[in-house]
This record gives sequence, C-alpha cells and structure tokens, in this order.
Amino acid sequence: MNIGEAAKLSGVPAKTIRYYDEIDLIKPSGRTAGGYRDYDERAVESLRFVRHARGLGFSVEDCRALLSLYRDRNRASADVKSLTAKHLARIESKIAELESMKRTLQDLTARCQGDDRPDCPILDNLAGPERSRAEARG
Amino acid sequence: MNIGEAAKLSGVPAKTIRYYDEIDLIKPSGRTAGGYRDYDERAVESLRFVRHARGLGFSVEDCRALLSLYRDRNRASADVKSLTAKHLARIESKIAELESMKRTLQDLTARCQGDDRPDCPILDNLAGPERSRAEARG
DNA sequence: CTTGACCTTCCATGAACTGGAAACCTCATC
DNA sequence: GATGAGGTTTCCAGTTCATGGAAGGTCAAG
Repeated sequence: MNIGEAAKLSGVPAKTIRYYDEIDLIKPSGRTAGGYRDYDERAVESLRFVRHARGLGFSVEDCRALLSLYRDRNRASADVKSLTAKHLARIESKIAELESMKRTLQDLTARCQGDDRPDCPILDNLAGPERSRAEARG
Repeated sequence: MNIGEAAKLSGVPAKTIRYYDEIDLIKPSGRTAGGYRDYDERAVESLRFVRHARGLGFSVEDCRALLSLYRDRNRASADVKSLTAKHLARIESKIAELESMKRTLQDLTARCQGDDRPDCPILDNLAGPERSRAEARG
C-alpha cells in the first residue's frame, strides 16, 4: 500500500513515516516502479507499535530497541521491563521537577496581588530567590 | 567585566551568555577595544534573573517579557501574574500528561514477569493497547 | 491528453543551547 | 620582543522529533 494508506491505518502522519524511513526505524517493505514507498501489514503494525510507544513517552531510540525486542521471538521480557523501568524513572524525575516548579509558582502567584501596581513577589523572587522569602516573612 | 567573570557571578555558562547576546535577550553593556564583551553589574543581575526564570521552566520568550516587566517601573503586577498563571497551567497539563504515562507504565511493569521468557504484557500493550487489557482480564 | 490527487526529494524551522575548530586578545615572564 | 597560557572571538554542526513548504514526478480517471 502507499504511504497515505499506511498513514491512515497506523495513525502516523505520512511525513512522520518518511522520517522513520530516513532514520531507519521503519523501512517500507519495498518501492514501486514509480518510486513510491510500499508498506505491508507488518510495517503498519510497526508504525502502530511505535505510535503507542511514543505516546507513552519512549524516545525514538527506545522505540528502536523495543521494536527489535518485539520482533525477537527469543527475547527476554526482563530486557523490556528494564528498558521500561529506566523510562519510568526518567518520567518520575521529570514529574518531580515539574511539581517543584509548580509549588513555587503557586506560592508566588498566591502572594502576588495581580493589580495595576508594580509591586510583585514573582519578580522579586526572580531577582533573588534566596532573599525574597526571608523578606516576605521578616 | 569579561564574559567569564559574568558567568561566574551569574551562574550562567559563558556559552549561554553569548547565545543570549545573539538572540538579543541580554546584551553586554559594551565591547572592549579588543572586541571582548563587557558586562556590568546590571547585566549580571539580568543573567541571574533569567537563570531563575529558566529554572522555573519559563521559556526564553517568557523571560524576555518578564525581564522587560522587571525593568519597567510602571508595570502592573497583573501582567506578571497573568504570564505566570499561563505558565503554571502549561506545567500542570504537562504533569497530568506525564502522570498518565506513569500510571500506564507502572501498571505494565507490574504485570511483566521480567524473566528470560519472551511473554511480555508491555510489548503486547504496545502492539495493541485497545486489546491487551481486555485479554488480561478476559 | 489533461486534470487532480498523491507521491518524491530536498531544504528550512523550532527550542535552547552545547561542542568544537581556527583565530585573536591579554597579560606575565624571560 | 618573543613566547606561552588562558581567555575570548566567530562560525558551523549537532541535539530531538518531527513539521511545513517548494519543485517536480506518478497514477488513475475522463
């Protein structure tokens, strides 16, 4: 099938499918006489697989590894689990980082009047975070 | 002072300071006869300000706006607060997205044996998420 | 044979830097 | 004045994962 249909069936945009071909993540099963990429059901399956993995935040390189495990009948599920655990750890640390930002931002917005006057704890904090809290309290 | 000292005092790498100059975020106060960038205390203050804002996840464009508000004695704190609120909302939605990934990944790793056998709920899920849960239950 | 949809390749862009190469400046020492 | 170390300059490339667009080739229908 043409790239357009593979896109429709897999949910991956044609442009992205070309990109995956370029980086040797998912190659078309062949080319037609006219130079069109040709995809079979197995390729579409891979495209779907990668779409799901990307949706769970796996990097393209992770997807490459996962795809190869997926295609390997002799794989050990431990390898998949370990890859996933590492990814999960990255996600958790990202969440922690964002939560920390969130707390600070919530605290600052709560203390900012948000009126037409210039006084602003948010700017004070950005100008010197080590000082503004103490000042606010003292 | 030279870029190296500005870097030391502000905590922003010299390379990044050059980049901020290039994108007109923070310009050096001048240039020496030899062509070296020259930074004064006010510039260092801006660098610190931007470092803090970046640390809270604000985009460089947000930093540009915040810096201009910081320098504006007639600013309305409402403008700062509104910018911050938008940023906070983006962070919260990012957290929600990551939390959703996290839940799925945790569920999958919990169900994966992680041994030397090929059976793997994680790969099953990636191959077809709409099916694997039902299969697991049914 | 022409239209229109679809496909091709190639190049540019985004976000925010970071690394490295080749050359230049500065200051101290001999 | 030469030399050497260390800081600085500019410019180019690379990172991640696509996405948008231009110029042109292919294909099926009428």
